[in-house]
Amino acid sequence: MLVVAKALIGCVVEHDGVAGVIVETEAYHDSEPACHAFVGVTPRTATLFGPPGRAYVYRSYGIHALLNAVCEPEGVGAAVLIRALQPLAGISAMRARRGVQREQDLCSGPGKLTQALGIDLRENGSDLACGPVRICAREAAWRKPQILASERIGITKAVELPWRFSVAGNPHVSRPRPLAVSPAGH
DNA sequence: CATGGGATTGACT
DNA sequence: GTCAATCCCATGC
Repeated sequence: MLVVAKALIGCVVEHDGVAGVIVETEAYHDSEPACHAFVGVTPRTATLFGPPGRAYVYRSYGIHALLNAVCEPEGVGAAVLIRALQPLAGISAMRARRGVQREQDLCSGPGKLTQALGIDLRENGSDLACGPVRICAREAAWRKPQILASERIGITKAVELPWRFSVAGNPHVSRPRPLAVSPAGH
């Protein structure tokens, strides 16, 4: 799962003709209390315990839809949260949906990028290889991104785990910028 | 059935 | 820096 979180950096997320390159992720696993799957299998977490390669989309704070990629075999509740994208295609559509102009404000947060791509809860459980939301392999220019590991943000439990991964110095990474940072390899 | 708590964002002091 | 918006779902009676 940590390998997937790092491997997704540089991959392309596409929905409805709008796309961006992943520049920030966070990993979650049912063995630690910050993960929704920590409580076991419920109607909400069924997607997390299902087959890998699906989308787990849920509503956060009653307002935002957050996109995850389910990983690990069926029966294990684990996923990678997509936290930020560098806009790649359909940027005018992103601006229209987001209501802001600056490119670095379009997808620099997990709630922002789902709004920019038009992703909502209906995509929960869909196949990321061939569904409405697709994640494709890295492009040549993103073969070896410099990845930093830091602590996850916005959570109250298991805050010490360095399971947030981001592209060093990339302006599309969400706030707050990574603090206690260490290299995470490729 | 009632309650409480978020893997956030944007506006405001 | 503080704070409210808003809804899904897990939990407990």
